[in-house]
Amino acid sequence: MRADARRNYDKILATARIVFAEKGTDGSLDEVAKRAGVGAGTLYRHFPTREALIDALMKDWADRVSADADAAIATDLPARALLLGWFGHFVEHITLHRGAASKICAAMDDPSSPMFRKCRVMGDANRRVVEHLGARGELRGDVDPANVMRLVSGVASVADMSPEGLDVRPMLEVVVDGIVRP
Amino acid sequence: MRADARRNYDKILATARIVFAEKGTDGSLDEVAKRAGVGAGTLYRHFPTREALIDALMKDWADRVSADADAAIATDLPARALLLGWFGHFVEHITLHRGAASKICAAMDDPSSPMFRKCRVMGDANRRVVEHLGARGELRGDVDPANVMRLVSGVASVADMSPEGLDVRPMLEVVVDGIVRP
DNA sequence: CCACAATACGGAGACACTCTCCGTTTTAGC
DNA sequence: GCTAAAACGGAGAGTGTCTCCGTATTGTGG
Repeated sequence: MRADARRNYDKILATARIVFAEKGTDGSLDEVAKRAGVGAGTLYRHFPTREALIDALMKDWADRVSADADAAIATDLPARALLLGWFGHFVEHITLHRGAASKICAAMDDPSSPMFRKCRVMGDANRRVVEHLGARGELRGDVDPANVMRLVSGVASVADMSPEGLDVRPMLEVVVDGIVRP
Repeated sequence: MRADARRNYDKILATARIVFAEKGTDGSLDEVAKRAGVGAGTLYRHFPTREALIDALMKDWADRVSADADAAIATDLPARALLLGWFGHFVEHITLHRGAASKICAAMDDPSSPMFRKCRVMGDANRRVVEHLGARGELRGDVDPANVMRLVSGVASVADMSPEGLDVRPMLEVVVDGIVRP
């Protein structure tokens, strides 16, 4: 990668972070380009779609989620507390930028999305947690990790759409209670 | 209302139903106008915002949801079956048009939305069901109807975003299990 | 160190969508 | 029928996405 290309790439990413924080992930890409001091062409060459840009913004996001999952497993807490912590982190991560949660939800089932791969990493992380607890016999018999992930993503989406910081904890508690063996 | 106004109003609504079914609720409003054979001005005079149009499309939606709630209560089924049925209907209703679920989620907390009033009707319907079962002592002690509605709306959003007909039943089962007394 | 291919830049402009404004047409009551 | 009020429609301004290609920058082999 040429020096000027790298420079612009980084500048665009940094600016996108700011603009998306201000106006959500639907903010104008032209504005990102303008504020980054590059032409629209440059932005679109580096990031052909909005999704590609969001994906780049979340470069190590999937890895952080994955690490959180392993940390949760390592705590060896009882299922309920462990899941509450894990789901809480999960929601926090995917609602980092307003509007991101629903984009992630959509990418989960869309192999053509640049985020699809990261969603798989996230899905695997969730599966590890769920199966760990399943192996310990603390969950109901018929828990499908994929559905759990969808459900928690749904909670994240709702939280993302409600005007200000909605407390997701009570919703996560319901989900957790629906999963752990009574 | 003048005859020509009424005619156009109905024509726009009918066309919107078609266009939204084809392209989701984000379809072009100009296309709706064009295909309805009216000018853009006419469309925007009748429906100042996209939300107003969607809201009009769902004219008696809130009433149907409300009726479903009362029907569910009348069945006198055990809590689990009753809630599964009610939630299922609920999700079906708000995912009638692709993209509608998330608009409804957003409207739930936005008093300035034309859909806000209908969301309240829907929220009341849900509260009736939840409190009915609560009174029968079949639910956990700390169930907040508002959060239940958010949660189920989240399920609907996720279903709406996933490419094709995702089976929401397993997710609803988790929610129900998280609500009914174990 | 410099020439020159390869690479990247940038912004004008085509296209799409939203929404308004106002001259023209339609309606309904008298 | 006449006329005032109501409604129409589409041109056009504003905004955003995305492409194309003439111009500028880079780094490498001589």
